[in-house]
Amino acid sequence: MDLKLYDTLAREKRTFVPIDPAAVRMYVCGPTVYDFAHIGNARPVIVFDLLFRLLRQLYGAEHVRYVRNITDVDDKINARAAERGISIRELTEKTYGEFAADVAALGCLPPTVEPRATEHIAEMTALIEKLVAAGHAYVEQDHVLFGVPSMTDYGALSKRPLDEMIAGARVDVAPYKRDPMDFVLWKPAKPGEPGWPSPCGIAVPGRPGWHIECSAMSWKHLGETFDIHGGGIDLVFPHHENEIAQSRCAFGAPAMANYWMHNGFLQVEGEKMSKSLGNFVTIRDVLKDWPGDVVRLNMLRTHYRQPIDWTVKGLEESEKVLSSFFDVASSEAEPRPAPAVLEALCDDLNTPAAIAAMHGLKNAAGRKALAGTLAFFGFRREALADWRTAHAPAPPIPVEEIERRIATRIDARKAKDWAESDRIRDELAALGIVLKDSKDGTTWEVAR
RNA sequence: GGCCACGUGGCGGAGUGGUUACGCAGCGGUCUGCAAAACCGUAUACCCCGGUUCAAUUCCGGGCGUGGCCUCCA
Repeated sequence: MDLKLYDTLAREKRTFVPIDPAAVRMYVCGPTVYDFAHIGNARPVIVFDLLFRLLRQLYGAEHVRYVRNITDVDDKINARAAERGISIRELTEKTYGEFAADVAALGCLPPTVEPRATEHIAEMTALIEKLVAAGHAYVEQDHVLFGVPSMTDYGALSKRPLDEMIAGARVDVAPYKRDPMDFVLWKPAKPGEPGWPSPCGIAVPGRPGWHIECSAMSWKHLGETFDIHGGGIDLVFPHHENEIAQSRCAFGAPAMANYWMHNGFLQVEGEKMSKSLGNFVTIRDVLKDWPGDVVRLNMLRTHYRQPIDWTVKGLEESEKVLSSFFDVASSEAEPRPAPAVLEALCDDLNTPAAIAAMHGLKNAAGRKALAGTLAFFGFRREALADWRTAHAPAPPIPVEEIERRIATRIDARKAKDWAESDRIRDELAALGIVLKDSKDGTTWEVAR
């Protein structure tokens, strides 16, 4: 079955052909570890986890290499560490641990490699030396800058013609830039900032610019050209554009990655998420109220390139849908997802269509296929059940009292005293306890 | 201001140049002492204005609305 992926560079869906089917390679921009990740950060993590799973299904688990970096050198990190009076390393390690736990709760597999920027300084400086040697970068006032005009087709990914950008540049241009569009590859470390020996004969210690780390780490772990590069749509410009410039110019390669994939943005209850609006939602906040698998399904109910509005109503619906799946899925699962689901996912990761196909499996004939599909998606029955147990609301009166009243009601029903039976049921309902009569007896649960 | 997306039934959300998406809610039914749950069935849609076409929600142009980028934010 052909896999089709929407390529931002080509602006169309293209049939996926890996460079080497025995070693499919994907790079996704990961978190800057200075604070809890928010729900918007969770979108690419979940989306590309699903793509990772799909690629493993199509090419074999041992034939897919997924790299997601950890940015542990950054202005925000420095500022936060100083603010809390802890070391940078302490902050980044703690934050990474929190991120890893959040992501695991969302049902995501660990990537094959999670490289840290600070452990790839040597690759970065090597890349910078290459760029200077090739005439694509220059040294000025202890900075190394990438000379954008040296790359004739700069701007292809974001479809920004060079001349228009220069005309539109309104910000103050740093004095060490030869061209307003030039961007920093390396800069001197200020006192108190982390620094490393600089490249290109610069005497003072320095630190990398933002974009160079991804070029360095993808090179180290995936090679000069690889298959898929992913991230949020907001990274198209300038981050990915600059990554392309660095990598292609350093290696003289026609492409950095053959497929560029970008997930759409997320809003919260119809509004842009921001700290000033007070609707800034961390993954951790959401996991307090909802099982990770519900959060995962809620994210996947919308196609990854569409904007998504994150709402409580949506989460409620997702919980109902996921529960309905597990209610009918058999405990014995097929080892692979259902063909109709796979077909939907192969069409540029069409998760809404895949979920629709899963609804079609909610019958006796589809129970094993549904179980296999849920497992493929990363949904875990036990995780959902465990969360429910841990978060079950406590009944307002003792369990023995509830059971005593139910016993009384059963006697009343045996005597066909419906008035008394309904009175007891109504009383419990008023306390938030819902009764269900079946042939096997009466069960109860606390309404959410 | 420049560039780029998106606008589908009460809600969420796919897709398509002419024929059912799917789900949630609602409604009707089966079951039940009556309910709940479960199961079966079911109405409602394609932002506005032009154009292309035998035919447009689907293609093209314009408008309006929402969002993103252009300021190291997924």
